Amino acid sequence: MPELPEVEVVRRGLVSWVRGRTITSVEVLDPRSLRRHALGPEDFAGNLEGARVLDVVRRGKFLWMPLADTPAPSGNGIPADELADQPAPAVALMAHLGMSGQLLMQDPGVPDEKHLKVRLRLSPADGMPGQLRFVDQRIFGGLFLTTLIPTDDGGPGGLAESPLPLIAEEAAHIARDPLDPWFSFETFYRRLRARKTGLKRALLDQGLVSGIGNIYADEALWKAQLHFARPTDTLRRADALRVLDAAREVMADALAAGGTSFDSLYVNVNGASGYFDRSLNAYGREGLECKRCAAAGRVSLLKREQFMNRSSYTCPVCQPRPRNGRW
DNA sequence: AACGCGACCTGCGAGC
DNA sequence: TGCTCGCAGGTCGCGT
Repeated sequence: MPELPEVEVVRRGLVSWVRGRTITSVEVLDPRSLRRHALGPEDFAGNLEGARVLDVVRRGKFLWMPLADTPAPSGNGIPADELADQPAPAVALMAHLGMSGQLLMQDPGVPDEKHLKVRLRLSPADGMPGQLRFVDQRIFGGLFLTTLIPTDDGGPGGLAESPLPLIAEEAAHIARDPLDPWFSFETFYRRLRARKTGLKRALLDQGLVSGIGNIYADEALWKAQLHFARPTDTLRRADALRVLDAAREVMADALAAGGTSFDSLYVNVNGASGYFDRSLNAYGREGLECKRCAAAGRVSLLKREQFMNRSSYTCPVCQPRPRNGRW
């Protein structure tokens, strides 16, 4: 489940099921899902078994679970003496869902999913499923252990139940997302103007603003009536604010709808799909009428074009292609 | 710094 | 029926 709203749906589900529970055993069915854990599956499992999940934190599309009681807090190749100076909790289980990753809570009796990659058994809890499963068809996502380091702005590392000014090391290069109260539009706008690139590329750059992927980039651009190739270095403040607000609104609406899913690949921790796909105005609507144009009494059909080697959907009438760098 | 491209993967539907 | 092709919500790292 890739973009911010889908990942947040997973985070919220996860919090209610795993917070405070202990990981009793780890089963790695496909080591490729641990590609980013440099020390390998044995180290991964050895460090997780016996650990207690303190929280579930999200920044952009990254999710992590700060841990207590890790038997040998080695992190991901970080020497133990370096960790000794860190405030506890210093170790976290990191997850990125990539294109097709799922985190599912399941009872032990439920047959393994076809693409089950990692199984975490959890300490028993009343009425709660006993397993947290990582399922991933395309294996672009993965799990790994990481260390927590202080944030550079003193704010919380991400959205959490008990926010701490710590961030998973591998997520530290990611900017805050538009739904984060600590997100700074001023910083975003200053850095945006300093770039010489197309607006959509900037929106997809997780180092500039995180959480936005191909769907919500197109939706935000449609809503703000801006073209994906609009140069960033001449973008007016009002335009930047409009597209950022649009991204915020569309992602908040998607979150309220449980996320966007076109198929069973994108589900919450209980396996249920969101329904925001019915509210999409641009993404996937090639050849269909632009709803805004229709409301204004004119007919315009959305078109699909390649941009950055992926599909982009625009209305040729209300999102005109820039001509000379200003428009 | 920016950009294009390939790599990493599996599966689905369309078209022949 | 089976084959190939293009496509899919993401990120990383390499060249130029």
